[in-house]
This record gives sequence, structure tokens and C-alpha cells, in this order.
Amino acid sequence: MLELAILGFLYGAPLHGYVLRRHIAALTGHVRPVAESTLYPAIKRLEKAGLLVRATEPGAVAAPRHVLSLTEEGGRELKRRLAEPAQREITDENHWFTLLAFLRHLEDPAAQAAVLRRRLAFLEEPASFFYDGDRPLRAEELDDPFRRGVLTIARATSRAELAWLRETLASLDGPGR
Amino acid sequence: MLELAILGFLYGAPLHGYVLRRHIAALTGHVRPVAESTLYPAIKRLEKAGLLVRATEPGAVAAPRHVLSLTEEGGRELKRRLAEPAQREITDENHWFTLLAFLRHLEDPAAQAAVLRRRLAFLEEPASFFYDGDRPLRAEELDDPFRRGVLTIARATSRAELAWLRETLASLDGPGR
DNA sequence: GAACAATACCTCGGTGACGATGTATTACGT
DNA sequence: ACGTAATACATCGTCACCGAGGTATTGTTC
Repeated sequence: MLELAILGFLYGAPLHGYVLRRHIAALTGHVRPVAESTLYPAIKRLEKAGLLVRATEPGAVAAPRHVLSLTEEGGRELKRRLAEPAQREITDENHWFTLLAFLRHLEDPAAQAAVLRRRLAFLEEPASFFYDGDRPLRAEELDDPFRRGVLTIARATSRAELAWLRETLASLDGPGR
Repeated sequence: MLELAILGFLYGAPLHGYVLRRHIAALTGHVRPVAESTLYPAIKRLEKAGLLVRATEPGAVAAPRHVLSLTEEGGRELKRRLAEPAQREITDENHWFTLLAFLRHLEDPAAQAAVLRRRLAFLEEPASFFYDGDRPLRAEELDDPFRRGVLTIARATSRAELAWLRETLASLDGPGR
């Protein structure tokens, strides 16, 4: 998820680590902050894997900056990760939002639509958080107001997302043919 | 998050590992599956910390079961974690839902309300995923349909949750006085 | 002019999570 | 009789992540 965000932000726009950090903090930081000691090693990993290169530049106000840019391999890897996300990236909202933030880089509308369809399939599966045996429980059946909250919120999210998915899929499929 | 789920499920209801695993899978598994190799070490950690004890029982159909039950210390620790969650438990929806699933065990309505108020404060902060400098962008300002989706979905979730929070807080505060 | 905050990068130790793999038993289909 | 699935538990190596701490420079506040 972090690596995807790094690749996504660097795609077509070289940045140095500190700015990248603030970008990532803005994107996911309010929900799930990323520590510096996680970001810098992640950059190193990607560099070692040949997905990005760094160019040292005198710092504008302080220490020298390392301006990071994607290699061609890095660009390909970003697109591969966007086009063929692991199931976790589809099901976990944090991961999914990160993926959506950069899905435009995938350019090909058919490939974008294919990813949205995987999310659609996931949301259409009947799944709950609470069960009576195998039967998923509905919010109305719960006494516990907190568990009822979970279902109420999840249902609202699901509805909004299904509507958006169907609309967006229609416009991705439509104009193309 | 996993440890909270274990403590929560065991509170007042001894279970063996395999059933616990299925409970956890039902609760969060569709979004974020938990590997066996994560669960069993987590049980050991909690046991080592004196929060739970195990009693071996002949297996009903297969290998012997380890029936797990909370110690008194375990019950106190559950309540402590519910009453004083780390900020991550408040902001990350996955963690938050897990917390909500067991918040009823906190019994004291004032303590429950205090936790809900922390979430309320978090949701009321103006925060976005995308910025123009420091200014949070609204869905309508984005060209990118995928980023617009993120904001649309997040807004729907936020609305539903705010409504539920206010309603639930009112009923927690109300009858008590 | 002395702190302090912000910029800018880095390392280290600890730990929680995961995939792969192992062990043993019972039940079921073929 | 044989393979597969489900039950039930466990270990091992690897790795991402985190908090704490470190280094150095510039700009701002008292």
C-alpha cells in the first residue's frame, strides 16, 4: 500500500522524500499515519529493486534533497500493481482508496473497468460482520447499538460505493464503443 | 486489533482456537483475513501475558482442543483497551469496527459515550484525501472520476456515521439522567 | 544570541503478520 | 482402499512497520 502510494505519486512527477512524505500524509495520514522510519526504508527497497532512482540536489532551505524519479521499470510496475491488485487491495478500504487515487494512471479504460468490476463483485457478495450460525444478521436484528452501528455504516458505504461503481463503469464502457 | 478481537470474543464465553478463528474470520475476514500463523502466536502472547488460560479437552471430531478463557486480568485488559483505545483504533475503520463490535462489554454508558465522542471529534475535523496546497478539495472539483469516487464514498460513510453517532450518544446520555 | 521549529535524511532494535510447511485425527465420497 | 476435506494445533524464516534516536542546516521567536 505504501509502495503503491510512492510509485503513484512519483509517476510523471519527480519528488524528494520530504515532499513525498507530506503527500502521503495528506492522502492516508488522517486514517493511518506513515512513520518516517517506514517511508525511507520503503524508498530504499524500491530503489534497490530498480523501480526508482535518486538525484541529489542542494537543499532549498536545509539539508540536500534526494529527488526521486520512477524508472521505466518503475512505471511498468505501478501499472502492473494497478491492473492486477492482490485481493487485499480490493477488499480493504484503506488499500482500495490508495489504489483508486492512482487508478487514472492506468489509462486504458477497459483495464480500469476490470479493476472496478473486481470491487463490484466483492461488494455484491453477501457478507456481514455478525452471524447467527451461517446466516448473516441484519442491523435490525441486533440489540447491541454498537454492532448495529457497524452494520448501518457499512450499509451506507456499500450503497454509495455501488452507485458510484455502476455509474463509473457505465461511463467507462459507454463512450468507448 | 487481532488481540482485541480475541479478548472480546473470549469475554464471558470460553472458546477453543478453531472456533475463535472462525468467529474472527466472520467479523473481519471478508475485508482483512487473519492467517492461522498470526492467530496462534497471538493467543500465546496473551497467554504469556496472563490474560487468558487454556484447558486441554479431547477433540470432538479431531485433535484435542485448547479451550481458552479470559483471566480476571484479561477481562480488565479488554475493558482498558476498549475505554482507552490508541488513536489508530479511532481513525482506522477496520480497527474502529472491531472496537465497536465489543464496546458493549464496557457496560458503563458514560465510558462508552466517551469513546464515541473521540470518534465524533475525529470525523468532525475537516480532512480530505486530496489537497490544493492546504485547501481540502471537494469531490466536485476533481476531474479524476476515481478520486471523485473516494471522496463521494468517504462522504457517504461520514454522513451515515455522524448520524448514527449523534443518535447513539443521545440515547446513551439521555436515559441516564 | 539562544532556543526552538521546520526542513531533510538516516539507522537500529523489536515485533506483529504472513506464507509455507508439518502433525494427527475423523469423515466422506468413489 | 484411497484420496480429499475438515478439524485442530503448531513452528519457522522473512519482512514491513514502528518508536526512539541521531545528524545537519536554515528560519523564527523571545
